[in-house]
Amino acid sequence: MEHLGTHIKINVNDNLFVKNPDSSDLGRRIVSEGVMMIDDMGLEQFTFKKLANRLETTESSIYRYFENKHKFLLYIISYYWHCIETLIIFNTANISEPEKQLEIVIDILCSDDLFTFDKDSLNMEKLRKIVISESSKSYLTKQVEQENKEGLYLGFKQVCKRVTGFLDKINPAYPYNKMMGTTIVEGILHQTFFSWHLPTLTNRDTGEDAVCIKLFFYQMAISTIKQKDNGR
Amino acid sequence: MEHLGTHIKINVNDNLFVKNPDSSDLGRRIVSEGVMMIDDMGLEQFTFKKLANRLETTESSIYRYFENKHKFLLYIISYYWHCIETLIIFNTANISEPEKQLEIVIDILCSDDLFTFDKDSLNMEKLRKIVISESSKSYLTKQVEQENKEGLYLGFKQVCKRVTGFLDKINPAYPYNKMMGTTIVEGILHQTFFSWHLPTLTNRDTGEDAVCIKLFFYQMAISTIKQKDNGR
DNA sequence: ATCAAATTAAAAGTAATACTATTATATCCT
DNA sequence: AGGATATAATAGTATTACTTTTAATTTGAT
Repeated sequence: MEHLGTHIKINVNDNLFVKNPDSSDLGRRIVSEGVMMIDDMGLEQFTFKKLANRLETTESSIYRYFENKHKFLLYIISYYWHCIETLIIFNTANISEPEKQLEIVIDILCSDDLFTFDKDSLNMEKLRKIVISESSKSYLTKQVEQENKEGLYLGFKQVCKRVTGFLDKINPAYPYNKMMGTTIVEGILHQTFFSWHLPTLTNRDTGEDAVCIKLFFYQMAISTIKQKDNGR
Repeated sequence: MEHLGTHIKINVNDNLFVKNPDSSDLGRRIVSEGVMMIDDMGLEQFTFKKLANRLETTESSIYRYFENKHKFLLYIISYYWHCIETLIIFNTANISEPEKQLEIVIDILCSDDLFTFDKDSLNMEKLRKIVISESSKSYLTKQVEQENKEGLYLGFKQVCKRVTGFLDKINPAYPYNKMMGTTIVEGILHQTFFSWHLPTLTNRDTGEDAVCIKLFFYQMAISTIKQKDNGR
């Protein structure tokens, strides 16, 4: 996976934090250590109290940055998707064939290679593990519609939109490119989770799971949207 | 959707409860009222205390039936999948063409019609809403592998297996039928959730969502697994 | 360099959650 | 009728998810 160096700045929606954690040392430590801890113990076991202890600070200091644990989750997930979108833009920019662009996106979504945006900051491998294991919880809540209005899911939605955009270039006549786009993005996450924890639900190649998941979704997308008469 | 009448008995894994809620009036009321409340207020707001108040009983009486809220969720979701499996078995039994069988399964998974297993008991429409909105949380936890070993996800896994079985009949040579099976089952749930709450992520037909989701997944499955050379 | 403003630390407090435990009463079974 | 089991009533605990207050420290603007 590409290294984009230290010069790329990822901006998430302002509504995701009380005070921008990127504006101070404590803020950045909250985010990076928070990612470690959620990956370690899972979202339900993670608390601001435990994080405060680890950072030798106090709960109330953390509450200065994030309204609550849920917003913290939304923040780091949003950050992840903005990174992914940046990678997509960079890696597909000079490609003319949309099939190739689709392949690159799927490749990015399946990749577990580390890629760094700001030196020493977030551990992207752990962040990806969190996204795979916890991100559904970010919108599976009674407040989805409110949070959607506030733009808290923009990162994810923009990535889905990019995928849908490539599909539209491959076959603008296929009527379900949005559903296909989200099915690819979400499906890759879920199949990856299954390959880790519930392998009887997936097919595994010998060796690396990513290869098989990649191929599956790429062929699925191409076969479906290029098929004459699909979508009636 | 078919009515299977009152004579069908759904059995879930014993590990999902402390005392079988089907064995007493209080137990059945816990389950049926619990379903109502989770649908109303969402899983996070739902507590055994609130349920006890509603039923004019006590928390400790509920703990006699279910170890905790998570196990309660697993129980009702498992119940749902066992119902779905029963419907699949009944409705595909006399069908010879596997394509038609696949269509029927997808139809069942997309249907929001009420179907009743035991009179006056569970509200299946609300249970389906819970499955769509909360079921991912049942396995997105640090204890997945342990709970899987205990058989707590069998209902879901058996439905996936049925779908995969039909795909295998359509094209036994396609190597990713398991992934396709779970992608269909999970994808239908997620796309339905999106159509309800995040509609910019889906395509909507005029009128009913189910029609479009049905068609999308059926065509996707058929196009992909019948395509020569897919899966290398 | 200084003063005000903002930030963090320290400490305490609250309401709710997710349980566990104890005892008493009612019901069911043989 | 006697013993087991189920439920009700009550109380209690540890933890979570915060909020509040005050004091000490840092920062930044003139």
